[in-house]
Amino acid sequence: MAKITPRSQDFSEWYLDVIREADLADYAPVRGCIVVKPYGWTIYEYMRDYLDKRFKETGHVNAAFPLFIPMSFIQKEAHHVQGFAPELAVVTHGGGEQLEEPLVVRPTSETIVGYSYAQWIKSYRDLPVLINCWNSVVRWEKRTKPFLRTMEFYWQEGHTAHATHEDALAEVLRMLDVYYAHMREDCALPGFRGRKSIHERFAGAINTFSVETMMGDKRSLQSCTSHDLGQNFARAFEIKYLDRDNTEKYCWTTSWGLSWRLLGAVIMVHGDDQGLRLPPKIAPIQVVIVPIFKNDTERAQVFETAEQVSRSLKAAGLRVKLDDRDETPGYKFNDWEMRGVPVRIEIGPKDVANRSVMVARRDLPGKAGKASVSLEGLSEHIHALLGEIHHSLLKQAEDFQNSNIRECFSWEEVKEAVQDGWALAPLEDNPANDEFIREQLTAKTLNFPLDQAEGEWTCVVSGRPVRERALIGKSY
RNA sequence: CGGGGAAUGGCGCAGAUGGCAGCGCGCACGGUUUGGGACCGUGAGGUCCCGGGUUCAAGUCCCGGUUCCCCGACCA
Repeated sequence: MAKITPRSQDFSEWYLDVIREADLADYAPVRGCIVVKPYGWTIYEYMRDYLDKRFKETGHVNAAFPLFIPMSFIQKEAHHVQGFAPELAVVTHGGGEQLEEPLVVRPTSETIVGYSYAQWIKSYRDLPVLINCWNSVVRWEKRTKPFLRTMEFYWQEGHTAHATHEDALAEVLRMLDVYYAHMREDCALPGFRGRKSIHERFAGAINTFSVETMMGDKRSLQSCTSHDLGQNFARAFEIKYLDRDNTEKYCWTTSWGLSWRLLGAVIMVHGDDQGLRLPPKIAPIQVVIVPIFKNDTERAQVFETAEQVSRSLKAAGLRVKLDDRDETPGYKFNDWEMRGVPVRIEIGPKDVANRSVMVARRDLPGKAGKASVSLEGLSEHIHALLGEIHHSLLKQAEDFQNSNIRECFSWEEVKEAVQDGWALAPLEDNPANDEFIREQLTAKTLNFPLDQAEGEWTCVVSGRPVRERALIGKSY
């Protein structure tokens, strides 16, 4: 019997149980690191492939940069080194000898990319440079959790260089939208695009944007980031180009990243007491077929239909598994629900006789999600159903998110709202205010949503007049 | 890195006062079963987290360390 702690009882235990029982990942023998098992990695691969396609569609190409970065590179940008120093893994020895200059295991690649860009970019004709990298990075984290915060994590990091700040900023926002679309359309995850507060900015950026998503326990997960690096790294690494007017100018650079943390969001947003619920587009198995029979005669009949259904669904481009294991149907139902398979097809003697099958959808529990469907046009039906499940998951998540955010206009209201959700409140973007929020509420400024009504308010912390509101809540 | 909890078979756990390392699930084999986690029988599987110490004897007591979980500080 699988052991999944009820989500309402202990969210954290539930999360870890799901990861174990759904075969997503194991702990590694190294502190803070995980082994991603095939089922978990396959989900990540689908996420990666969808995202990669979107990068290509927006004109980006992939490349690879070294894992090792000379210590001096990290130190070239003042804020950057200050921000990352506490979490660097440093290689001091190689080949049995002490290194002359220590090498940092990349915590992110702005610096070593900057080095190359300085060589590659000579003229305005070389711009923009739009490159993405799929790699892993290492940050010496104090407190880790599978997928959400591991010492080594897989992600992509985009690095671009532009002639003007206007172009760079457009790129930063374009990629934020790419992430947003990926989350909604591929992962059925809602969220809020917004600008991070000055306090929460990436080390070395002049502006950071994020998508903040509400998890099932009402805490926020920063799902991705997109940074306007201004000319900070261009100056540090001499990334310059000769403009039309024959004068040398510094480039404007950007960087943006999304990690396997988003898989953690998929688990925490969609999962339920039965286990994982996967959005169809990233589900390794979209449809599982469970045959039901009492004897060899029935078995033969049922399998004939089941195999036929399997073939036709596969031909229709669906990822299908016919579960022919020697287990009871009930066991298989629970097993696949735990693994989050969006659609289950049950085929028994009655269905064979009726030339129909029972179709159960993972997003609706029990009988509510179960219906008899004719073999005629089954592929089309399932195809449409998967789309419906996607929208249903997105809607459930979005409704949950929206119903747990309160508009607040006073500190008292914020204080109360943050006990059990998020506050949307007028806030002055001042690190002192962020600090106050953290100390008083153990919550933080998530971001200043980009899509917000204009208005004039009074900051809930400082009391000064402000023109925008921030999302405030507890976060991962 | 501070405070709290934990570590015994793949998973979940039990092992007062030190005295043969156990249970449920899972796994293997055989049989009966199969429309919401079937059952019977047989069997395999253990450096009791690691290293020291006390003792005739340590899963159990003492010291040191590691890892995991929770709450903070720090972060994608």
